[in-house]
Amino acid sequence: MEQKNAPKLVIRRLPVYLRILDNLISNDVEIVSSRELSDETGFTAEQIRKDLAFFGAFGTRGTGYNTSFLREKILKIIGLDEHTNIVIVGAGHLGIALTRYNITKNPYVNVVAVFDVDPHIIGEKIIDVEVMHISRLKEIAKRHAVKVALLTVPSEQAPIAASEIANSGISVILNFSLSKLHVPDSVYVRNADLSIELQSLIYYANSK
Amino acid sequence: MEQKNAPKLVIRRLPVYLRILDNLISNDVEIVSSRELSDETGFTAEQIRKDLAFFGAFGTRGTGYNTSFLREKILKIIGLDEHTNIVIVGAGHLGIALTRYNITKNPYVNVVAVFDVDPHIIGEKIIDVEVMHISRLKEIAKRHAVKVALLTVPSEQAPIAASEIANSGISVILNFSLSKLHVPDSVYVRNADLSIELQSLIYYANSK
DNA sequence: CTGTGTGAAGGAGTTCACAGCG
DNA sequence: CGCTGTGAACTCCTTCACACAG
Repeated sequence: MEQKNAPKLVIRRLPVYLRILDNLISNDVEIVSSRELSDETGFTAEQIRKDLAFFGAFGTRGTGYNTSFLREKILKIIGLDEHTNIVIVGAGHLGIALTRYNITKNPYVNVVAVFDVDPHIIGEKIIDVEVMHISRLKEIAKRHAVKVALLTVPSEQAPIAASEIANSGISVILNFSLSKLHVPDSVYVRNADLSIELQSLIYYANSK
Repeated sequence: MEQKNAPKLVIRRLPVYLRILDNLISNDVEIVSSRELSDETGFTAEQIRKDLAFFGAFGTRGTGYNTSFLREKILKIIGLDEHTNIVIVGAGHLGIALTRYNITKNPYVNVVAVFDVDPHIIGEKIIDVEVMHISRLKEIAKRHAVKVALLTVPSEQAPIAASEIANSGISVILNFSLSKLHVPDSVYVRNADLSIELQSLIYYANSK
């Protein structure tokens, strides 16, 4: 399935297709064309066909794509076909929002636990996920083979939290803090800085 | 200053440079080289020079870039040199997190108000920003010349909220919900779907 | 005759190598 | 001599045009 390394931009679009397929399937739509996917996504139909064709021939000529079949294929490509265990480090508003969001809306990942240092919230539950002290991170990460951590602590605490994460064997961090994280090369960090998103958007708001 | 339309990817990197310059300036660093910016950002030094050179010659050969001068230039390019008024629609955990974050960490934007429909939270304050009923959106947007709205309501309510925003004269929406928003062409929508970010990341987590 | 799959062409963005200026 | 600024080469991605299968 996974051929030579796939184009990064294709990988970023696959979850968009997945989202739409989920919607179509829950509305009992069985077939979708690249043109319809184009209308939903804003990407061109050719691009969508190229993206999918990179991994194989998933469609039927003259007809379109079977929604359930395509969904299964995309799940397998991304690696969401078996549940991915994640943890969230930081039980502030953003951490809580992401926890609830992933529990209720993202069926492909499983939030194993939320970690913090504030004694007032340790032991609480976010829906059915327990908030634990950060000292238990390594134990939990090992037990549940956690691969990904979402880092939502205040920026000042991010470097310490990041080294705890790295030390727990987790290899991928999605960093919502402003800090640059210094971690071993074995850990892959992607920054998801929401104010950078907003600032780049303001450029376009002003050029109207 | 704003020449022909700038490459999108350059615009997305400018706020990253801005963040680093802010840090350097607060540490009284007056000069920075493209090599040092490269170390901080992970982008290549050539790329950084090209990005900046697109808008003009901001550096000094043999020396580097004056941090304050470069900061001013980037602010002007993005349009952050005068404060941008934004609103946040949806006072859930994500809305609160974004409000606090922008108030405390993003000095370039001004959160005018947060809107919701839940009577329990209307009238409350998030730091010093009032939560108001959505019916007041148009009035407030007009009064403060608001250009950008961050949409953080639950997905089911997003379409209605989006039309309220469009109707208030706001022309740019950063959409955190899962819904596809159907708004007039005059309104620019950018989706900031956090679970899509996470799902694409899982692809890389699995290819280790 | 419809809509996928795909080589070829085109365009956008990055890297290279070095000229140019302090 | 150091570091910026920049044409040229290159790589990556997108669009085009059409062959091909149902």
